[in-house]
Amino acid sequence: MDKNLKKRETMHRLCAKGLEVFHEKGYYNTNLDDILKDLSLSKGAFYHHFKSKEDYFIAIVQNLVQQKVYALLVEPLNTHENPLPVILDSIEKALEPGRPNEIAYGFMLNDFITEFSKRNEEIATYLRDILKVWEVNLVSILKRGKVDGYIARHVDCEGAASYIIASYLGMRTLLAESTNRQLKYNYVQQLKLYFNAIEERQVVA
Amino acid sequence: MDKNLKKRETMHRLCAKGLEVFHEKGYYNTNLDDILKDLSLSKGAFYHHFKSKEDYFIAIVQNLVQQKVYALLVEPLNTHENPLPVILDSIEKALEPGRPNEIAYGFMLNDFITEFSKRNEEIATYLRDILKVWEVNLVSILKRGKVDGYIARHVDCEGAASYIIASYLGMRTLLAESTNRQLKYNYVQQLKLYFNAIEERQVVA
DNA sequence: GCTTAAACCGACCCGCCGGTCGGTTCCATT
DNA sequence: AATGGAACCGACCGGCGGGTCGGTTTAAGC
Repeated sequence: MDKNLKKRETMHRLCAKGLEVFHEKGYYNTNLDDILKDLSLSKGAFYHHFKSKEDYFIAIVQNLVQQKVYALLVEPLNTHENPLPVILDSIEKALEPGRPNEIAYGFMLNDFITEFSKRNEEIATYLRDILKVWEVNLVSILKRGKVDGYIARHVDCEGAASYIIASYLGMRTLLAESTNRQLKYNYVQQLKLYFNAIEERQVVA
Repeated sequence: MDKNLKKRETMHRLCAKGLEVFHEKGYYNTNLDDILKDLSLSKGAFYHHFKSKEDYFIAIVQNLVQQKVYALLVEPLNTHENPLPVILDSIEKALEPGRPNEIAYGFMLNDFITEFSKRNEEIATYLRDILKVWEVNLVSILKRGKVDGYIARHVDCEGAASYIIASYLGMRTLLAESTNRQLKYNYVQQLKLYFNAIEERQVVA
């Protein structure tokens, strides 16, 4: 059963490198040869494992992007603490690439969604669904925060969730290629100010 | 001098239609024939007026996009009133297409910058410069607001400006193709809450 | 060690689209 | 009416890149 291992190994290498290159240069601006050359693989090898470039990308999204976004931005919300610091912390961590040159997974969503919105509605939907999961989890933790007396009663949780997501996505356009640490820091500071505005003044001890 | 008029007329028609189609389908996903067919013009006519597709797009950006963004988001800031309502109002107006199906000019910046960041750094720079002008004007009106006692002293004006821009740009990704009126309304509401957080509590009468 | 199928190779195909170019039409000027 | 140049036409070119396909290598099973 060494063959089976080889297959998984090759597909994994393809996906990892694909994510890297697609993220760096965009999907439509990347040609398969660029990736295959890097991995010393041939067209034949590629089409043995994937039906098409599109199929390949969907596999990458489902196996890598989705998992990482959930791990960084959704799972941390599964707690009963004060929601606002939890959200802030998850976003801060998501913005901070752990190892040097690691990819900020949240950011690539903005790029890919923008790219596919005009080109391929099917893939755009896959990507938007990932955001949607983040959104419903944000809404639900915010609502619980209201019940628990952490968040002001007047706050519209759906509105707040989209607003948080929007600002997070928009940062990508501003950061662009420059890994501007200052900008990231500023963003988190302003988000804190916004959180001040929606938190319950008299915390129910 | 009828020839001169004809030239301007044709170039104007090309730019207007180009903006419409590029915005709808993206620059790289639009081929010139799509545009030329709509206008009943030929390749020859096009290359008589523009050096290249790229040259054409730059003309569109400078003649249409830049002008509109400045008119909607920069010029309104040139006032001595309380900055926060002024900013809010300009953004609200910019989000609201006047005539039905008119383009929200701010939004296209996010799309175009994302598209060109990975493909053509020269054009990306043109586009980012437009944002930059908005940013410096935001910073300056915020700083004046601080002096005039409208904005809390602790506020980082540069940070606030990028944060406002980020949230505005990020909305595009969420709105995508659906002209979701509710989402726009929610966004403005949350922006108001953020503005509450940065305004001076004791307004100097 | 032979068979068989999976894994892989790489030359080739072909549609798409930006750009070219030799020509035609229109119109201001004389 | 003749001229010349601007505006425009549209068939064609050529590179690029996704996808194909016949062939070769590798290794599991017997």
